[in-house]
Amino acid sequence: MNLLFPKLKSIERFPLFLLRSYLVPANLPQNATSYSNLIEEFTKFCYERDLPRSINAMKCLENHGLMADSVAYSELIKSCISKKAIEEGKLVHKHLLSNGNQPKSFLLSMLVNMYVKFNLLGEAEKLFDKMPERNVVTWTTMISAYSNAKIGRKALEFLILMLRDGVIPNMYTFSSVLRACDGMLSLRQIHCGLFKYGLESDVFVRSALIDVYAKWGELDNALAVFEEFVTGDLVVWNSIIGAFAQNSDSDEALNLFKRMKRAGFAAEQATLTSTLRAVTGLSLLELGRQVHVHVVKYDQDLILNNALLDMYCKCGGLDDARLFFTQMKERDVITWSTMIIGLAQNGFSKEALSLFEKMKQTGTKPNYITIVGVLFACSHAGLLEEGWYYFQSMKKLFGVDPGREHYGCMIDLLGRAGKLDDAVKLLHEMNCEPDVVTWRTLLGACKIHKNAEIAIYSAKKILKLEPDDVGTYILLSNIYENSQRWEDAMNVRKTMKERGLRKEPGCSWIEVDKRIHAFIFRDTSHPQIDDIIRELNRLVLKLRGIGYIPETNFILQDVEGEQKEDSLQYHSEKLAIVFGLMSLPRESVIRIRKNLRICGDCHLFAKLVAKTEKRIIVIRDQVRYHHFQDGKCSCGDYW
DNA sequence: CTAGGGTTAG
Repeated sequence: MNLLFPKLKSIERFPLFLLRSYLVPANLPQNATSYSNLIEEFTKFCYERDLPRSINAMKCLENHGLMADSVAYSELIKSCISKKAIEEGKLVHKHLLSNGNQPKSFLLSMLVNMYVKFNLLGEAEKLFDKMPERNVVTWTTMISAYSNAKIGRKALEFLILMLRDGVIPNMYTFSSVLRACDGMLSLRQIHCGLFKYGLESDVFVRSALIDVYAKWGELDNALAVFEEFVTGDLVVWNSIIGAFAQNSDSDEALNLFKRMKRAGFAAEQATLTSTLRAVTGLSLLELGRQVHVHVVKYDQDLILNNALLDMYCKCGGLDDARLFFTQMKERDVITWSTMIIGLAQNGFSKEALSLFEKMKQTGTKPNYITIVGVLFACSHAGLLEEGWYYFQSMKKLFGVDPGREHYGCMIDLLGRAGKLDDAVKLLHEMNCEPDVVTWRTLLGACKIHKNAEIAIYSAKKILKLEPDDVGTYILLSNIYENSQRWEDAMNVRKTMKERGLRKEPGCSWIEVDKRIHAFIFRDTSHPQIDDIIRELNRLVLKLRGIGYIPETNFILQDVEGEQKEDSLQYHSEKLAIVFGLMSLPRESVIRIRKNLRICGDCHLFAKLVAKTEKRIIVIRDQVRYHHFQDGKCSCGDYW
């Protein structure tokens, strides 16, 4: 009887009752009383996702030249993928091709996908090339693989090959290939393709489109895609909110968040994470606390908790941040890095470094960004020796090559110590091209140590890279004027005029009673502006009594370029400080956020106010934090 | 069988 089936390679879809009656038990493995039982066993194990037993049974099948139904194999492949069982997956592949079998094409597609999930792109490609027929799923699997592996060129190439093959792309194809776009040209072409195939309203496609436009900084286009249809999908909302939050348009991100809630959607993890980022960008501590209430529901979400921790760090709520950090049940590199950087930026460098030691003890491996934070802490505290130690041994200790940001910290550290020549030397030794931020760091050191020559040198480099940087033009022209190089100064002003550049007005804001009060230089629209100015004048008079002299000559410091004493007096941060004094209870901290760098005079003013009025003032300017307390600032007068 | 959103940086 066994001879009836000697050449039978595949018994899929063969009625089992027939097998039962014809098969003769021979050489049977354990746990199976006949071939049919063996196949049934195998199938059962596959459906139960019992990987070890399935593989054993599969080996028995192979020994007997038998095959089961394709559906069983698809379950088996899924098991291998979910358990990341690479060796077992390869065995399944071998089994499916054993005895010259030609598996169903969907099984081959699944195998391709399996190799992709195992990060064995080469294997996937080999199998893909050998396939007798490729459908949209097979092509999409490969395209998605290349997109994920950030080999965008290959993904786009495969889309073209697929179209040439006459295969019609679907929404899966598009949402994969969109992420592979390498610029506006390919993105626009793909976007057109969406209309051609009538896929422009698919929510997966739309969220991918929004993300990609946002990635290339095209927020208008991202918003246009978003507004095209009324959105009933939370992920699309999350995409558009994230788009603005990640591109530092926090205002718009918060507006969209409000719109989403009004439209009746409940914020969940990704929504809240983006919203917190927007809140952080605007330094709105009280609003952040309100968001915290919603986060409690997802207190096991690490990403969200990290965003919340960062919010407390960057909004001046450092005590809240410390408390929250100690209470966190789970911490990853980002958690530690966020806290280290938060401490360092707020002027607690020693604490940041000891936290770094603690982090190493817990076995969390520091990454590139952690070390930026550590070096930043060193530079902030003037720890020249420690900084050099970490900088020189980071490769050996943590396996991280020093990058632009690490050099930046070291240039800052040397610059702060007055070793400007060493800083320049290090800048030229960098293993990568210095960027604007690197040059600005050097320029910052020049401002403190009043080195006009290197300042001009770095300013020119900055303007070459960023020809619209108003602050640097003004600074450069001020330096020239101060050195009586009138013609050079005039040329700088002329260039500015030609480029149509105007100084961005200084703007400071403060949260009082859940409202944000913004003060813009020379703007008098605040309802209490008269009271504020009266109080400010009174305060200046009082401070003059104890020796305050408005500093009018910040040639190298005042990037706003205001030289006159009366203009200085009404800088936006001064108005915000006075308003804070007037409207916040005595015990509360005055937290202010400014769009530009704080000027030297306002810095001095804040220190003295903190002393005479016995208040803590925290000002976060464009890049740095200033905690004013008892006549001193956490930045140590270096910024 | 193939596709979507979130966290740390000088």
